[in-house]
Amino acid sequence: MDTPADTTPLAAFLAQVPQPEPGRRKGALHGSTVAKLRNLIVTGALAPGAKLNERELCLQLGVSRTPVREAIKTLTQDGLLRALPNKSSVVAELDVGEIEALIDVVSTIEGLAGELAAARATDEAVAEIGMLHYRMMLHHTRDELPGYFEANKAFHRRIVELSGNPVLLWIWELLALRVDRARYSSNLWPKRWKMAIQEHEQILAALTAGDAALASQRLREHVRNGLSGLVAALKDKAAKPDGA
Amino acid sequence: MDTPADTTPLAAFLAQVPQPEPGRRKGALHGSTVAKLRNLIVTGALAPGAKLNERELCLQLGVSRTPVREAIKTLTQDGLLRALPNKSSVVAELDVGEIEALIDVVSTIEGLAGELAAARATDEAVAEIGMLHYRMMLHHTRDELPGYFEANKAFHRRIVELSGNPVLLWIWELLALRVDRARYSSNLWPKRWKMAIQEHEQILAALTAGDAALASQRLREHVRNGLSGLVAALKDKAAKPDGA
DNA sequence: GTCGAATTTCTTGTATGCAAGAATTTTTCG
DNA sequence: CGAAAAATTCTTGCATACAAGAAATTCGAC
Repeated sequence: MDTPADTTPLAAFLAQVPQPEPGRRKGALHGSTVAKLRNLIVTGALAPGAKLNERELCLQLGVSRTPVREAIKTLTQDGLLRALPNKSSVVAELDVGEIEALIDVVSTIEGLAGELAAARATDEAVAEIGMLHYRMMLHHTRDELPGYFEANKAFHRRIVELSGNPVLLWIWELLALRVDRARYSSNLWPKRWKMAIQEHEQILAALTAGDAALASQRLREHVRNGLSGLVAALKDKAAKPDGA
Repeated sequence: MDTPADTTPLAAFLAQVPQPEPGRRKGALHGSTVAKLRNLIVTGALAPGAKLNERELCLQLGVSRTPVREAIKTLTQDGLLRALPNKSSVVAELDVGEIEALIDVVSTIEGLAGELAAARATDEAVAEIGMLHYRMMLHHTRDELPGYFEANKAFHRRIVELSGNPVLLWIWELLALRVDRARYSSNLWPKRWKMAIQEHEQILAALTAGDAALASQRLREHVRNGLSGLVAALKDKAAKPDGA
């Protein structure tokens, strides 16, 4: 009855870390600490609701409290942590309601990105995005989940970048953090992969044609489909706590 | 609730010197420091490009470096400051190109807010927003700029809140920071006031009717108009540095 | 034995100390 | 006198010390 998934959650990841890299330069601790802690949260190594003991994190990450506290503040602002006055910060619960809220916002943001990107798409830019698409397909055929994840994200990110709107990119990055967390949480639904790839092709076609309205609409729907599936998976998971 | 009598002699001695607000509680320094510093930046008291000396800010705000540094980090994340490694952070330049980028994003975000809000608008909620509208008109007739500002912002904010989407509200708050800064920078153009009030009335009507599409469109255009005017004013200001 | 209060321990919030890198000034050489 | 180099000063980045508040534990009363 014991879950075999309990083997290497936190300890394994942290085992790599405690030694601060020898050739370390001065201004690098804050950024790297944020990145490490963020990864712990996004990947779920630090479970939702978990209390963060600063001293413990100092030992585990091999730094003093100052960068740890800064990282906690940063991630709190990003919505990954919740701060309680004079008490330990906790990893934000990933509320299904909030992920549903994400659907409207992310689909709208990416829809706007698609609209702007289509209007600015050069052959070179489209080719680059196409490359990311095929990289994703490659990972799909090989059943390589992490690579698929990464390529998928890069595909979307590149479109937002192509929009040429730095504010849009900034917002998208913030939202992507939450989306990623939700993705990791629901062990994803490989059966959606094929559909996602088809939708990406459609998006690519709209970008190639420079059809802003179409690109916008297809991106909106693609995001909506993906996140809706995600929400469904999470609800399913909530209904029956132990899968299979 | 809290007794101002500090029994520890050392604490009492220290309490006299920098004069922190009398009823100071423990976890309040970070928040208030962020708020103060943010105000200095948004209102332009700290000019774009200005270098921030931490020690100086400590004296000015009456706190130690820790909360100041945290505030700097926070505001850097919000995009109000730029951090340079091992050098003083500087107040972010408010690039007109970036404000133009804001137009598309904010109008889209508020358009979405209007769409969702219209679908959820109760009589009570609409009445409350209407009240904010009339408060704004009142300030308009009295030529009270700060009050007008505040009421205008409250009007928009309430609509976003009414959307019932917490993610949307979060994003909106981030964007509003930059919009406010731009507004303060260009000493605004009171001749747009009348138009803004008319547009608010139209928006209010659409919300009252529960017409999501209309509310969305009107909010989008209202925001676009306002920010476009802002950009024009800033460009104008840039052209002739000392306005008569 | 259980509930509750007091004390101890632990944890966070804030201030300060110390070192590395940048800015500035002084000094020295052409 | 000018310019480059060296030393001084200043500023940030990180670590740590100390106090206020929360949690945990012990002790006592019923």
